[in-house]
Amino acid sequence: MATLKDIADAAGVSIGTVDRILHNRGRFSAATAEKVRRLVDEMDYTPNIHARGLKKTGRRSFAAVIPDIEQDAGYWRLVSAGIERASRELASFCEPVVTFSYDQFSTESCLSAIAAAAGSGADGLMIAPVMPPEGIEQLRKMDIPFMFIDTDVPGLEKRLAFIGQDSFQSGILSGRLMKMLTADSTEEKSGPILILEPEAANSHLQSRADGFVHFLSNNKPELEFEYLQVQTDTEKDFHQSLETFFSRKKRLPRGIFALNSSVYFLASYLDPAGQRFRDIPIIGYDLIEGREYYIENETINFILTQQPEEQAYRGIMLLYDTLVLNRTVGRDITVPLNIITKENLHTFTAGNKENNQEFVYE
Amino acid sequence: MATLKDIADAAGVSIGTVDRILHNRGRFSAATAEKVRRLVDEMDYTPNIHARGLKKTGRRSFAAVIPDIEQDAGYWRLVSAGIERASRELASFCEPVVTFSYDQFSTESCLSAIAAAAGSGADGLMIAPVMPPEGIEQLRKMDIPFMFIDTDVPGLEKRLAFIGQDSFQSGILSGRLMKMLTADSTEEKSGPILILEPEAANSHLQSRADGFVHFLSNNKPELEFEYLQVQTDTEKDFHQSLETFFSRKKRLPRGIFALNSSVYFLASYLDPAGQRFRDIPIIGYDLIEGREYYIENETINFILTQQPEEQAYRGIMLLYDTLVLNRTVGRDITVPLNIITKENLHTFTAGNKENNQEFVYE
DNA sequence: ACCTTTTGCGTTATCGTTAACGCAATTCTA
DNA sequence: TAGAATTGCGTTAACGATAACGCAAAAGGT
Repeated sequence: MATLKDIADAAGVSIGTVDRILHNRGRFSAATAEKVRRLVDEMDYTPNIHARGLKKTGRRSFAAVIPDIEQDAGYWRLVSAGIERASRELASFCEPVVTFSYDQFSTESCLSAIAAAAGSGADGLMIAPVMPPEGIEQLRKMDIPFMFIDTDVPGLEKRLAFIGQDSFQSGILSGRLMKMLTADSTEEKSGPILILEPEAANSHLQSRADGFVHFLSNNKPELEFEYLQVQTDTEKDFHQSLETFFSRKKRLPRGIFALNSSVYFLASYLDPAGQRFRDIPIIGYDLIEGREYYIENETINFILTQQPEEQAYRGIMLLYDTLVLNRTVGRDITVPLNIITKENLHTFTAGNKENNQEFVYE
Repeated sequence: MATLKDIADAAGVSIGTVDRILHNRGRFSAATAEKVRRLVDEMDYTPNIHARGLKKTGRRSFAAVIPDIEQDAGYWRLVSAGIERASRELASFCEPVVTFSYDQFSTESCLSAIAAAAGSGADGLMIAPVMPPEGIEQLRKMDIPFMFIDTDVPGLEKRLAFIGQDSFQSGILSGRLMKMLTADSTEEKSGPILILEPEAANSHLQSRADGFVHFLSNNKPELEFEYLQVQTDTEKDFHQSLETFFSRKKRLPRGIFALNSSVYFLASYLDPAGQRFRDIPIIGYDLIEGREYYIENETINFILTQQPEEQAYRGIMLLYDTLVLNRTVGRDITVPLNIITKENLHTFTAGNKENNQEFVYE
């Protein structure tokens, strides 16, 4: 590998000059610059990441802004785990990542968390914004760079990237799976497809629902849909919402689509009820630790997920790559939409063990 | 973050001593050792990965042993791409990874490729072994560490890890999907499930078939199975095999399961034929660049994949982590079994853009 | 013509870890 | 007990990139 010194020798100048040229910090002649840049190209020079990282050790710090860890049935706990993992891995060369959490049902809370994070001295922010348009102005005024996970806010100058999923498309995918699950027309099942809408659903969840309905109305027009607003604050509230609903209904739904991880609350309601709800196809979102049981016993047929742990991990790593190592990062990563069912469940949960890396000395 | 110097100061010794103790390379007293180790624990010392990497720059080299890049309809090309990506990323601190390829239908060829790789001066090997039991002895005698991808050979002293999928389980998953795809019993479809077996199928592919049949005979006992041996050397040979088969048959198969990426050859045979083969559910393996068309137009209903590019990338990185950075790595990573269908296809292919990272200078 | 900037470049200390080297003090050997 | 070997430790030069600093020579200003 060519080093700065190799380039310098080849160009007949010192490493200081080469460095100044590559970083464009003045004090060099156009002629030398041209020669150096040509040599950098020819000799295929790539900065040594370790040398760069070493020099910049311990000077940067990042902060994350996400909803409260208890909200969304544990979804944000996974995000938090990803942040933790990245933080540990970067421990040698960054301050620990500080997380600012907020109440996802309050725009004000979100904005003040962002303000707090921005004022914390961090060099970069990872934000999961549940952000109505009015909030944008505050972001526009911020002077530190940030990236978004989960939900995007495009068109901001300091925005580095977005890592998230295509919500509408994920709804479409759910629709496809639901079509398959309801293909069995031997039994007489005529109920509607039930869509469980968390209260205060964000545009995200709305897109999922839209994609779902869009696919099915095009591909299985005979289906009817019914929306049910549910309380997702606690498991008990959620069960209450369902109890009310099912006690009024004579017809069982033909299938149920839960827009987020509240699908596990649904499962914990239906599963103990036994025979009555057996065979209702259920599709929902997110793999929550400790809730795998309901996938294993097929109460839940399909879970879709964007691997939030991984997503958050990569968000922090992106900040590091961009701000510390000065890599340019391809913007707007669309994360894979994973389909999880009983048979591949364990390949998504067991894999986490791989990260139990420890340093050894020799 | 605590550094070696912090530990040394706290212990009242020099960094040289601390280093010798942590690396266990003699010349220290038991008392000092105990004190230092206690302090390392207390002060939560973690070696700075960049400093370590910098010091060890450019000394290690790795080699990969995989089947010929043209075999398996492009599968190994993906593996190769993953190796390349890792190699690029490690360029600052390792020699470029050298790949030794072999003919997957010849054990001898495989063993001699391994021998060549082992003799190439590499410090570690990543091997994709298509390896009958007799070959194992040669591996046992090797004196450099190695890891396996794709297929495992357990019980060897120098074996560092295995990264691959659970083949049987992936067959089970295929079975589940096939059950769903054949749930629609309105039309009279009574043909058997056709399983396409590549000639010289390894134990890997056999397990997939076994899992598939296992699931379906338990969960849909009325299904019949029919195995068809196919030539997978070239697309033309493959089409020939199919032509012979279909010209003899009056009944169309109820579904087709291809054990590997030859599913695309199947698709290129069936798709132009138009109406006749429409609506036969097809499940196969691996996402091959340039062949996505057949998933998009739903000739192929489901593709399963273990993301071979990612798998190979992580294999090389594992060698680096283990042998250069002295991290211990959790053994035997089971990679996620991804289910790909028209609706999430693009999230698996577009994601590669994210890796177009380039260095910038300031 | 003299003084001040600016330009163009080289030199150097630094980041934390590694491992070779050196040097006493102690222990062992003949 | 002299000489050799071993033990316990400190010192130091890398690894490559970065950026502060210094210093000539050239350009600009009066």
